[in-house]
Amino acid sequence: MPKAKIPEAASRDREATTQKFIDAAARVIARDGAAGVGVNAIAVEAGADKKLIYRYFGGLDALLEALGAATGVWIGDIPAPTKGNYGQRMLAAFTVYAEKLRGDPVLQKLLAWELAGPSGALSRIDAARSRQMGKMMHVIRGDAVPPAGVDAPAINAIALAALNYLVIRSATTGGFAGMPLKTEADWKRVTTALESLLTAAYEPKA
Amino acid sequence: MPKAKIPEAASRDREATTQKFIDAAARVIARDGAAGVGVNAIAVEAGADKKLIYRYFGGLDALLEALGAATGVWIGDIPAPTKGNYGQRMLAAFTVYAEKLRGDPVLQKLLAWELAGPSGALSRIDAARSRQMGKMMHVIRGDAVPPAGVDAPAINAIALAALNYLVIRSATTGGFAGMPLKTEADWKRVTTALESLLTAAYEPKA
DNA sequence: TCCATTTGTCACTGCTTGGTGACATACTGC
DNA sequence: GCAGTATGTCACCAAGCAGTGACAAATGGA
Repeated sequence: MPKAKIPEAASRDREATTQKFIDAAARVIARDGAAGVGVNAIAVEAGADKKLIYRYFGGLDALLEALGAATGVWIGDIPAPTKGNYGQRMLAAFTVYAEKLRGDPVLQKLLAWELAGPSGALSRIDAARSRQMGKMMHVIRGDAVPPAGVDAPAINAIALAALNYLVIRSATTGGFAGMPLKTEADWKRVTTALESLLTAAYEPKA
Repeated sequence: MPKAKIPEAASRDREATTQKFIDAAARVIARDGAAGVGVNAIAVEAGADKKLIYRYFGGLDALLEALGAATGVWIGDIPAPTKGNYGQRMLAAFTVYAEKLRGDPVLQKLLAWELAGPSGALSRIDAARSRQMGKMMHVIRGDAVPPAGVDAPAINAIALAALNYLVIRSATTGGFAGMPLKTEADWKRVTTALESLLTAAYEPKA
């Protein structure tokens, strides 16, 4: 009769273990939301000892920071359109952004988490994401310029804010303000409405 | 020498005590955010015994539900405009809504909290708020109708979503996507941009 | 006046949490 | 071979948590 306790070899590979923690953190967040996050839960999910979180990352904050750094919409994810005027390029980028965000539950949770309050590690990640977003806008914009008299930063902020909020609500409530947000058709309505808003706002003055 | 321990009479008034708990919960949420919420913290803040939370409310969830029911933007808070077309009325209502939301940190925290995930009590409150919002839209709308071919629910959802998100971000980050959201002038930019978006989208087709 | 009920207080349990020290085991250079 | 170090395991601590039972004090009705 062999021993019942099988230590299962225990990979003994620092790099792989750190990655296991990051993946586990993502799973925990995706499953239990921000509330369930903690060293104990993540260690159990990773199948490793929580002590290693402190040894390899320095603490939970740094682990979450690593997760945040690996999660997001980055330059390259969104192909920079080279055709069309300013409004059309922005709209194209926003559509792709919404698509990607909609398929990434972990990113959604992180986004929602950041809204709950400034929590050390997350806010640094958020700052990084903000900078990245700014760069992206710059790349997407290219040589196109918004029509005169239009407050492009404000309008873009409104569009992105609406997308962020609606995607999160879609995941939690499945709708917002009487607008259902479940099916693909629902989202088609949203993007169509956004398109009509942006094209109207960004069309050159007659 | 009188006793150092002054029991301070202890009001012995159930109604007043329950109210003390609700107020204390609001203060805790406003101060520490969702993370700091708990029976112990609220009881200390209220200056009453946590046991009474269980006796009078049945538990923390019910207390938060009572708080949520008392916190929100309700019919009557927003004067129903009687002039103007559909788009103008909506815009007027949204502006008032944003103003009120911006001045209510507790409501902001509850809003952000609801985004973090379905958490029992809060979600029921959220449902109530949703219904209320629908009613409000109906009252505001009055006899005005949106122009044909315009998906009003989608557009209104986008506008409200953007406002919710930007107000929350204003409180936590002080800005979003390169758009500062601190001063009154910043918000003027937002409302102006929203106005241009909505009037363009809702103006009758030529 | 006496008794039942309500309101408030306190001490306590059992549990989970973040965090650490002590140890076992495997790897690596000499 | 041997020593030193990196990796992983475990037991444990102090602190905070939600929740409860037992009790004291005030209230109000008979």
